Amino acid sequence: MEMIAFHAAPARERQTECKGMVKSGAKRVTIRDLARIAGTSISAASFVMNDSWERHRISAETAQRVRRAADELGYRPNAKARALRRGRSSLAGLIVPHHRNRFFAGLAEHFEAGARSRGLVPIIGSTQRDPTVETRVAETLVAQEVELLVVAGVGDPSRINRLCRERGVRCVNVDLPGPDSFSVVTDNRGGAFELTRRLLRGLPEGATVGFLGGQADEYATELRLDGYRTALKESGHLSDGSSVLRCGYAPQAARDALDKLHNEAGALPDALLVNSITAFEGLATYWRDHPERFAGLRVACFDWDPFAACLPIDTIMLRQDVEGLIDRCFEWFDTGIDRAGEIVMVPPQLAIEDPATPNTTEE
Amino acid sequence: MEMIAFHAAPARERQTECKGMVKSGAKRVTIRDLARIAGTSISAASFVMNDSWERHRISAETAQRVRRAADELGYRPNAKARALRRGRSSLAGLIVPHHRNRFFAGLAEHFEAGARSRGLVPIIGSTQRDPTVETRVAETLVAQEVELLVVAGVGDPSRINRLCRERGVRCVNVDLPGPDSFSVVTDNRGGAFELTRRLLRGLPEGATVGFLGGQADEYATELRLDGYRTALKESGHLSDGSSVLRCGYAPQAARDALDKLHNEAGALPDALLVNSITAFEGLATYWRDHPERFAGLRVACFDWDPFAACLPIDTIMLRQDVEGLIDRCFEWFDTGIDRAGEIVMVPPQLAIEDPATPNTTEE
DNA sequence: CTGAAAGCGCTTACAG
DNA sequence: CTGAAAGCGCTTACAG
Repeated sequence: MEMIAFHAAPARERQTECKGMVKSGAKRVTIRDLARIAGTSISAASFVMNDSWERHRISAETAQRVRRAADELGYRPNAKARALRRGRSSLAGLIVPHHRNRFFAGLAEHFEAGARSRGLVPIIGSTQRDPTVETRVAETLVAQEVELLVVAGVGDPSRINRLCRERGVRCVNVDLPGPDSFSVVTDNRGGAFELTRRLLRGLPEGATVGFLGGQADEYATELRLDGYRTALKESGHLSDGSSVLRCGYAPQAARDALDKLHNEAGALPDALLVNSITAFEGLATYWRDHPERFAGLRVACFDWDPFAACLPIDTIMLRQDVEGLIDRCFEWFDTGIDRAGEIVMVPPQLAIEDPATPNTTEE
Repeated sequence: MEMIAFHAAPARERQTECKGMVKSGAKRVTIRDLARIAGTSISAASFVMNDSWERHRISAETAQRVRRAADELGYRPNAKARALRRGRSSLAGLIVPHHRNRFFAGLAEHFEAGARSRGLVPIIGSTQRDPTVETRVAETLVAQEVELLVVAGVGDPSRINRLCRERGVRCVNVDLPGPDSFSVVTDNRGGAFELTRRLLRGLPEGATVGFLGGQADEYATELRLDGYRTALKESGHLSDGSSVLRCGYAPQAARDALDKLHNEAGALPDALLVNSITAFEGLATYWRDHPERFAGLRVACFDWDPFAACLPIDTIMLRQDVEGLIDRCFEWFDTGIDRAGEIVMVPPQLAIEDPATPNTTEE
């Protein structure tokens, strides 16, 4: 795929005169102004703005005056000052590698919803799976004094977990268990086991089944591999180490691994368990360029994407329960209990083709 | 597509005893502690932490002591207090409808990089295209006193623009021009024109070309429609209003619109310009279920997705220049000039198939 | 019922 | 070279 810039457009559609530097001051409206205009004390104004005026027995008439003045002035409390004073930031952080697949995008969107429903402002940081960025993002979020930090898809969660512990930030890991933090995980072993079992249905004795993607020694990958091997063993297949390709998460790496496997063995295996949607992306482009090599190949993928599900490759996909994963994180947060080292498991779901209910997502 | 939960997994893998409530206090380390341990004044400690100690002629030895103490204590400045004092939040906000397509995910990721490289903490809010959420997210970001707000994919940017103006927040719109804000836009007309021209190549006289997706009266949609119509006219095709289907952004709606068109006309048009990747998602599932209806159909899409690009549908895709769009936003921010009402245009790129450079994205 | 005051954790002119 | 002090904009016991 080559990108060609084509249309040398005029740089500007409309040109208005330069309006000069923005006045950054803009005379910020503070609670002091609000009190002055409303003719009340600052505390009264504060009580009204925080809806605690009844508890403080402010008269309804005073409250009314304050609200009217606030409307008039366009007054909005300064979130930082409030956070500083109260010792709570009302911020909730999420760390993900990136946004560009359905799993992490789904985590992000559901996280935002959960945070907002609790009156927290969601802050999402993506790290590109770069350890330097991971550290930097974590430190930034901690410096913002987030009240909750959800960590997904980082290389080394334990450093982040310790940082949080030091600073009193409540931290939960998604699919990254560790001793210093509570964790919510997908049922990786069970999911891979089930996918592999379905892959084997109807395959002849002695059929070969490969495993593509993921990182050796990584929590999720190893469990999925275990599920895959267990299913093979159970059905009498010999697990074949040579077709376990833990090539990482890059599409290109998965593509290269497939090509190498094909060239060495003379053919692709009869079936393939793909460990991530990014590896599946490499497989998809490989299929596009060499469809003949996929004749009869059955594929299962430990992740889901709506376009991938439309490809004419014989594929079953598994959808991780993004909502469930995030909900468990917030439930843990809500209880206020530490539970370091504990793991809660969320079963994934199989995405089964059914023409009656088309495979779309609402926008 | 039906989701089936399958593996009733045990709820917990490991059970440790409840560790009780987290001590939320955790004795936060402040600059006061730092100064005490280092044996300096608070201001000296502050100067050292802000790397302005040389300007203030703090001795190198003192600076060293402070740094050592900071390490020892794990001291990190409280971002809120600093922001409050300095009158700058070091926060940069981005509003997008969601993360789950490559365009918005790309905007988000590039925005994060740009913000970080300027020492700003990125905060991204997604709105699900819900006006209530749009308002709420904008108000939240403004209450956080973000120094920059980039707005993309909202229904009514002008309310947000005005809110920002009132509060002195610098605001820039992406593909949403308005009088109250500077805007960066894709060359929608030019992109659609070029896509349509390529679509027409080799098509017979009198071939029909449809337009699918987007919202009537919406800025980007109308410009793309204009480019499409101009290209049709130029090549002697009559623009046919009945096959302009501005059915919104939901995949299902696009699918339904296609089906309706097919049933009424007895066939799909010879070619189709698809206005968004979400509409293309509806088309993809429709293709999956009725591939025979796509025989000979040529498709062009005003957006790109790696899996979509692998589908065996005769498709050319356009990739908006996400990096360019975001870069222009930050450049505008950097200059500090208002430029309300001005528009800067960024040309998109065509994604041309080329087997030599496979269509992948790095992970 | 209301107001004056302390203080959250910083930064930064200012005075030594 | 260093320190005491003011103040960012709030909230909240506390005293009237």
